Amino acid sequence: MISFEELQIQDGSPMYAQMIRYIKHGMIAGTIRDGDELPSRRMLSALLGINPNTIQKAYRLMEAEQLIVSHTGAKSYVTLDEKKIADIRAKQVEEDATTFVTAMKQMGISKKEVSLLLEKVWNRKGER
Amino acid sequence: MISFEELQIQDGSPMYAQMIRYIKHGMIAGTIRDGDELPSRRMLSALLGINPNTIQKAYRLMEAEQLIVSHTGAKSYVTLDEKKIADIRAKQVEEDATTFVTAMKQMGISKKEVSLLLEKVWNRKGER
Amino acid sequence: MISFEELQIQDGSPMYAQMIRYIKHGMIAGTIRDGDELPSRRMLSALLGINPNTIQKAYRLMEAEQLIVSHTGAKSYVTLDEKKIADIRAKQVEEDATTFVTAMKQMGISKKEVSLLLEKVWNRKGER
Amino acid sequence: MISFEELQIQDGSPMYAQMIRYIKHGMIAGTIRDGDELPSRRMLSALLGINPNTIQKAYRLMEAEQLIVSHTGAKSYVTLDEKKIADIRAKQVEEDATTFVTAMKQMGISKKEVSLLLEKVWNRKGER
DNA sequence: GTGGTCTAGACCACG
DNA sequence: GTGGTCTAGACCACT
Repeated sequence: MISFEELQIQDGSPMYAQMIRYIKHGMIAGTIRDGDELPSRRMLSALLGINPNTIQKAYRLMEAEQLIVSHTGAKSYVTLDEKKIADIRAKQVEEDATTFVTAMKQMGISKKEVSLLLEKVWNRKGER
Repeated sequence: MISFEELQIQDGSPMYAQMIRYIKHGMIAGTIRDGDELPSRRMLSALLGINPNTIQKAYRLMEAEQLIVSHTGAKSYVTLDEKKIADIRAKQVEEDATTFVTAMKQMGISKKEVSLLLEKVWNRKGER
Repeated sequence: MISFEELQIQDGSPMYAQMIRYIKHGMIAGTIRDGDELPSRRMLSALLGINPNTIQKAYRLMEAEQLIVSHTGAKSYVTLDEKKIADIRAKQVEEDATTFVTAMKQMGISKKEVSLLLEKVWNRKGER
Repeated sequence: MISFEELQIQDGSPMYAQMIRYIKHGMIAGTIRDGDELPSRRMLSALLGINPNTIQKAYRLMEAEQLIVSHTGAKSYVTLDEKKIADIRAKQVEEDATTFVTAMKQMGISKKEVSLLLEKVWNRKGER
């Protein structure tokens, strides 16, 4: 069963989007795996203090992306395979990196400066 | 006169925000300088095919940030000094880097992998 | 004994409804006859991987329609006569045809086109 | 502007699904065309006596299918090209026909009988 | 108990 | 005015 303990709404983007992002990151990191059971809407709703409909929306969107399956009256499950994970990961990572690099370039920041910057920021939040 | 030719709507963020980001990046890169003249709202509106109110909003916000000055009936001008530029730059860069690093860490991607990734993406879009 | 081998979940309609439809079609086609024995609920459940309650519901509804009879602790049997079959058949056929024709008309498809279409689809799945 | 006058909820399927089906049929029939403007959620809501959220859901799903486009603050528009229409039509028609033929075959009804049946049903509801 | 639909209505962001 | 998000809560169908 997936735990949502670390999920905490922060930025301005919609909560359902943050939930999806959170799940996707877990899938990429390998903490969420194929066949995992998702908490029911009601349970999550109570747990996170979020309206069931909002949860429902997130689940529906993930189902549309074929990341999870759910059938009326039965629990919802994660449905992943190697390819799907690789796809998500590649897309997500690619997107993030491109956005970052584009921004840096637009500001006229050198590759070297970026390296130093990342080194600094990375360490500040705890080594991995 | 600032040119907006390279501005093209892409991500899902609001257009006025994209406009401001674009201008800020130019200021940091030095392509937009103190005293530069801004295109009139209605010209930009026609040029970019964006609602005049949206342009107006972007200008108003930049005015609030004291990046530009505009007087009713007259043109708008960029108003910058060394300190202001440094401030914007520091804030912007810091923010971008933190966002990027946080995302990478959430996905369990190593510092080394990030380096390789950036190297690849950076070169793909032309060296600086 | 009725075989459920060909039954495979497809459309979005509930499983119990699909089961009933399948049985009815068999009755009309004559492959399911008066007095035939139905598999036990638990056998079917295991065989089809469907929740026993769902099977139970289908059986209950068919019993209500007087298509089958079942006594506690005993097997269930099909109970049909000429009239019942004719009734089911007329109703079912009528309904299917009306649904189909209505859809075709809404899409502005001509009677001729429908004929050609049916000819094609009919042959694709083996002549009868 | 698309008119929803003829739309009237009937069968048991969800209203948002019926709305989508209605629109799709219009697209296939050619009464709804590329560039057509869709009524706003609020207007349709008032017009049909349906909750705005339900309309919203239908619109969102159609946007996901890339049948319409909508941007915050602006109206929604139909976005179609020849290929998309052909795809929808083919898929829809194919599906309906296959369902119908499969049902007929399962009931052991001959091709000839089906022809007669369709002839009868088609004429009953007004010639086209 | 679980998912799915729908209503009623508020609030925000955008154009 | 328009789309988008969210809450609160009811009701139904399915397992």
